[in-house]
Amino acid sequence: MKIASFNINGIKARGPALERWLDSASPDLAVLQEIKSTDENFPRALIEDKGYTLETHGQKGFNGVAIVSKLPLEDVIRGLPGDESDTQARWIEATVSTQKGALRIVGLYLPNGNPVELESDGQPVAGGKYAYKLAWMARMERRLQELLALEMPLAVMGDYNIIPQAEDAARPDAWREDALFRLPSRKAFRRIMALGFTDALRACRQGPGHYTFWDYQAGAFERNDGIRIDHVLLNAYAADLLQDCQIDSETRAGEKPSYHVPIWAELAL
DNA sequence: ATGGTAGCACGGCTA
Repeated sequence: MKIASFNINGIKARGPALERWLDSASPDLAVLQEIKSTDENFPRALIEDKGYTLETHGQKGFNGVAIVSKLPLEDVIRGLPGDESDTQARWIEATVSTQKGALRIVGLYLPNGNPVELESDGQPVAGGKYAYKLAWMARMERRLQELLALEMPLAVMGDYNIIPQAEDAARPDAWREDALFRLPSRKAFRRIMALGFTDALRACRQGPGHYTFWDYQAGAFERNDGIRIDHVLLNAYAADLLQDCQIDSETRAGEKPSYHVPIWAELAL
């Protein structure tokens, strides 16, 4: 089973590019981020006419996540549990099954966190974007503990807005104080990894230079001035099934590309 | 320090 993640940055603008990628990569399942659409306005036919089923968790204008799948999606959960007051659409879960077994999938769009606003004592300003990012990651950690307790293969993938290590940025010094790379962000990510996850792309593609995002500005892609912020995390049951993975960098050179590119992993399932 | 680009939606926020 080929599972993938793609931050499409707007379904209304990305229809043709998304179709080209679905046709060429033919993932069995893909989680999408930044659909920037309500559920009602999502152009479902674009997906369903290819034989994919679709589950969306959208909102107007910003954020929004979805799952497209060739297999039926069961037990769908919309929204990261643990805070009823959070209205941002950044999390969706589902289960897919084959003859070989079942897989729980999480698709996530982790908060960016910029601008970083700090009190004089260095603590994030309450109510600010950076405080929201860290609180969201703590809530995510609690939800993942619940999912790990299911003792079944689990893939948690999406746009994490986290540069895990210096080798995951072309110019790490430019990101030192950024919400994507500053120490508290990386610590929160390491806490999640320490629950027992494998970073699939790092396992398959070791070493520097493997990026998933290039800014639209200043010719970042042409200069390969990128960062690796989209990730596929696998629990131990899923990591045992990992056969291959890749970053589909060529989509960034296509017509009207997203600023992110798709990533995928092949599981023996 | 600024401005560089893009999406949604048509003003200003988000990235």
